[in-house]
Amino acid sequence: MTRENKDKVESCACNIIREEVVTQAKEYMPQEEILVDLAEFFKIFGDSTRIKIVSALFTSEMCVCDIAALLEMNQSAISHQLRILKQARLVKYRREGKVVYYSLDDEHVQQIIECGLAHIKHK
Amino acid sequence: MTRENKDKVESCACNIIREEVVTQAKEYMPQEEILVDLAEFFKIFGDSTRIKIVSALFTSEMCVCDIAALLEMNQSAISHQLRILKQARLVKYRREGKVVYYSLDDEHVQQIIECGLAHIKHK
DNA sequence: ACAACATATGAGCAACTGTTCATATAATGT
DNA sequence: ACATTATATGAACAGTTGCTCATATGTTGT
Repeated sequence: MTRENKDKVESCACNIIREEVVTQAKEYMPQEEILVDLAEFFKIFGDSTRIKIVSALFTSEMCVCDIAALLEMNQSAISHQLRILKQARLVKYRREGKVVYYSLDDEHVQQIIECGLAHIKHK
Repeated sequence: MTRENKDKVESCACNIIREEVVTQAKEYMPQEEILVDLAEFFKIFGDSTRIKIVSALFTSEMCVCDIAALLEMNQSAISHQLRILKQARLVKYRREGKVVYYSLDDEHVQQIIECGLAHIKHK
């Protein structure tokens, strides 16, 4: 028995098997907050409605009604999702009278989508 | 009034404002199934525990216990998440006696994480 | 001021998700 | 065979999510 129980982390019932690997990983990992933000960011893309909206906006800016028609969903659902995309700063909007046009607001979005597509098509 | 009601899509109460934009987007968008798969793929990264696991595995392969200790979570939670990552083919494992070592199983993972990090740090 | 229309938003609900707990499975050493 | 240890897994539960419905807000034309 090479390790005492006092060394194990409270919330895990197991003993650490290779401590140097754990401490090394702890050192090199981005800090907690960044990883939480990162998950929060990917969560935005983790819904097919939002992916479709973003995907549609690659072609052109569009108003809420047009997106709703395109995706065959009701206006309210689209509006709710656009709010989430707006809060995440992935889309921006401009008002023209009664109509609100949405468009992409991030140079990384296309890159990330394509990155994801590369994975999908590969496996 | 330029458009008849019969042209509007059933599930949207609004009229289509710019039909050519809608049909063009419909044409250029990846097909439904691919976008659904893509959302499914990003959903995997949309959880901080899974992001942390993946991030930890960048440094080295690790066993379940070590990951649990590193993240200060219990073994069961990690095991459940590893199953999801395994099913998504993002991690692979090898058994060595009682211990199961997990490691990354996709060349795109690092690229996607870094893509996300670029966005996080920029805004 | 009012009707018409595009969009936004709160409440409610059904479905989904992530964790915990208890327990099962698998491998090892005695 | 049995105890020990590492991992996996099913059930249960709380929290979250995405949609719908009803309604509010904002803009335009009359």
